[in-house]
Amino acid sequence: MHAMPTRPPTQFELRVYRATTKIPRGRVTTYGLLARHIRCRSAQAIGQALSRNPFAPEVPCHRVIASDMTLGGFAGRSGGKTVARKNELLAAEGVEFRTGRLLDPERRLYRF
DNA sequence: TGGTTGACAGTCC
DNA sequence: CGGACTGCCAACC
Repeated sequence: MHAMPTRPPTQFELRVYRATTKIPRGRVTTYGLLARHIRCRSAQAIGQALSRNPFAPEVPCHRVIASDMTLGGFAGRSGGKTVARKNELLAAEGVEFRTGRLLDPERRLYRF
């Protein structure tokens, strides 16, 4: 494994990470809601920043899911084993998914 | 359900 | 600097 030379987080990424730390344990928010909170019009840009989160899981990017209540991506990918890991981290906080969807969104969704 | 279109940060010419 | 391209997305057909 060759560790590619990395890059320090940009100001934008730090803003995203700071907002992410505000999500309480046991709750989740969406890429879009997080974007709105920091006044960014691109939810995808949020996903990009989180995909490079060097502070996971201290900066709990696993608590950010898609607007359709599916898991979204994790660790730089959109599917497979990495997403299973995201699911685990959430399950450990009591956040559960059935058939790919968040259970009890009314209680679990954090709206800032 | 699925395709299209909008938005935008970061990367690489 | 400019433009093309990609990406843990999302609103709207």
